Amino acid sequence: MADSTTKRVTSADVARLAGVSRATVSYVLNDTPRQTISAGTRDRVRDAAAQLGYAPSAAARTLRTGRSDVVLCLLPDWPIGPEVGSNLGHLSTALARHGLTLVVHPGNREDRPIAELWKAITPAAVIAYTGFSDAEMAAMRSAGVSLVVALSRRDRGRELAVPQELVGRRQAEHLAQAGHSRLGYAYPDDPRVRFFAEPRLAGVRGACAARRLPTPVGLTVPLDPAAASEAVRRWQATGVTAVCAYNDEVALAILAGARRAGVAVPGELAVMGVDDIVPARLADPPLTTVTTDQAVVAAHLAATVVAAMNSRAAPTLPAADIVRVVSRESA
Amino acid sequence: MADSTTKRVTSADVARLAGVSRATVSYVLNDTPRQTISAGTRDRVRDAAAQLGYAPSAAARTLRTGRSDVVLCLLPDWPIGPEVGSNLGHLSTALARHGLTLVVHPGNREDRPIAELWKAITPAAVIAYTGFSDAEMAAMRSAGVSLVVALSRRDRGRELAVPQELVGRRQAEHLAQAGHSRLGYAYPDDPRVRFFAEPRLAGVRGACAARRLPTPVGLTVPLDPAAASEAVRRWQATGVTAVCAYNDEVALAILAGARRAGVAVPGELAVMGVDDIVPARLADPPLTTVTTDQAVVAAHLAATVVAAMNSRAAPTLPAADIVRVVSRESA
DNA sequence: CTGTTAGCGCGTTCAC
DNA sequence: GTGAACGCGCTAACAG
Repeated sequence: MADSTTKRVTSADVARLAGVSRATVSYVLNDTPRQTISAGTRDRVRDAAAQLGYAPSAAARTLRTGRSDVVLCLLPDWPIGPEVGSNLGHLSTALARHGLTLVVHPGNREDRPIAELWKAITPAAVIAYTGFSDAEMAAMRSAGVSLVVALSRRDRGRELAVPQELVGRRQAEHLAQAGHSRLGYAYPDDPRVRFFAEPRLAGVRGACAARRLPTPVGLTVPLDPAAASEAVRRWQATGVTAVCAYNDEVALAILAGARRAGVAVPGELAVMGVDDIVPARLADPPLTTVTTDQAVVAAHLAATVVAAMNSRAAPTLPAADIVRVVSRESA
Repeated sequence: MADSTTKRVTSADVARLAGVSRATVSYVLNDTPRQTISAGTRDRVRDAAAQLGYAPSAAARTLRTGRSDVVLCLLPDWPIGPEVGSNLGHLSTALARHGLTLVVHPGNREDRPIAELWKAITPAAVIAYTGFSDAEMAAMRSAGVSLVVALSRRDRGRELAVPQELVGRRQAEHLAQAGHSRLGYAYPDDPRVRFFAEPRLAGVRGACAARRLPTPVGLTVPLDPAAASEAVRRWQATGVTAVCAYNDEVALAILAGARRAGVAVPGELAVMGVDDIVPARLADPPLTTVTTDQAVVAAHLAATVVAAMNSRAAPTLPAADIVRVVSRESA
């Protein structure tokens, strides 16, 4: 059993207990290739390590190798929804399977220039929601960060944008199949999330074009019943019968706006969200929405990171059934 | 301007450029007390550092001092809401003001035993939503973690529970002032969040007792309209006219259940949530809820961490106006 | 006062 | 399988 009350256990302690040198401990514990070590010794070392509750110091390891096994995820400074939470959970699990530790930094960039952050942490990879400038990318690369990934459009090097277009496309397809031809698109009010909204709208547009439907009419919908009812009225005036919302919150706002405007959902206006947050299924009417299979995306992200660390090519995302429609009553 | 394309800049580089020794660089950059260094030299060093874009290696510094300036926050394995996100944002900002970096780890404890995590990271402090066992606490302490804080009830050493009772109390007070006397309490379905639910219920109970009202009748409310309507019926049968929900999602479920059961809100049943999530104000009727001033709590948490690192006494949380009722139509 | 020299902390890895 | 040097910043001891 591990002795919990002692000072930090170092590899020297393990070496002493196992009766070997520190080098040997390192070789055994890291399964170093082309170092032949007898099975007996290996066992003694491993036992000793277990007995002492040895965990190598990340600091020392990082110092020596110049690279830590930490993957840094920079959260955007705009309000994040609950999807992000589960997202990160999945990602953490997926990375852990590869021996990597996910660490998330929620700070606005104001707190501390992000440069300081990665110079300090020396992460193996950096994943960010927002894009980096080319200068930032270059700086990070040359500082030893093996992979820089942006989840938004602007990622130059590695392509990795979560299939946002796909999200929009699924929405439009669902609505088109239900017989709607004049679609609306509901933009979020916050300009900071345009990064995500744009590709989704592009997906909707693409689907419309493919089916020779008119271009969707986009409106910005604040998360406020009064303002939303105004948008609803304008859509009605344009002959729009169904709208794709940027996400569930915006969709909920439209529901509230429709209620206020006396417009029946889905009778007079069908509404679709994105994310399938809990309130979506509790809404009136229950909201039809679209979800992304987080586990698959997370696994892919993890695989991409691992590939980059070994400078191998990035895997391709199995785009198949990642985005699914959750059909309820609003559309 | 910083040269972005070079290999990592070390203190030796700065020393060379400034024409001093590495020790001097360290003294200057850390404002080491009882080391007097001429203004001129200080400037040269600082200029050199700025010019090179020098940022000390966290690894080396941690290795040497045995303690990093990272504060590790362990997320619970139960689904986290959006409040948590803003929570962490505030906390990060507050800690940054003290030169500390917040880092969040979302993994379920299954991924990787948490012991490995902090043995590896050597954080200055660990903040967790769930409690630790006494053994875990002891182990962390002796490994150099200066503060272990649990946001739930069980925190032995440092008292720091976010004022959950206060949340419940405010709910009950608001309802009582509105003339309700028979209150209900809506438990979340997920047993993992009982940690948070219990103290809130205790707050409700306390407020009721103080006003000689009957004990609130607690029911578990799944996040599902059908199940929720069943709960609503049972409350009605018991003469309950107002219910405090564990959080907004549960409250939304009650709203959906009431709709289904044909019970008018707030006419026949008043409902209050907690958190003021966006869907709350978009609900039908708009949800009356209770919010906590995250910025204040975050600042307090940060102050507590800093105090502990300097082994000073923890500050007391200004419990005054931290919890506020957001009055809308559901109660 | 001002600033330098030297060794530590801990895991990794090359040469013997 | 081992000895020893290395990576980088901190700080006690010490010299102008």
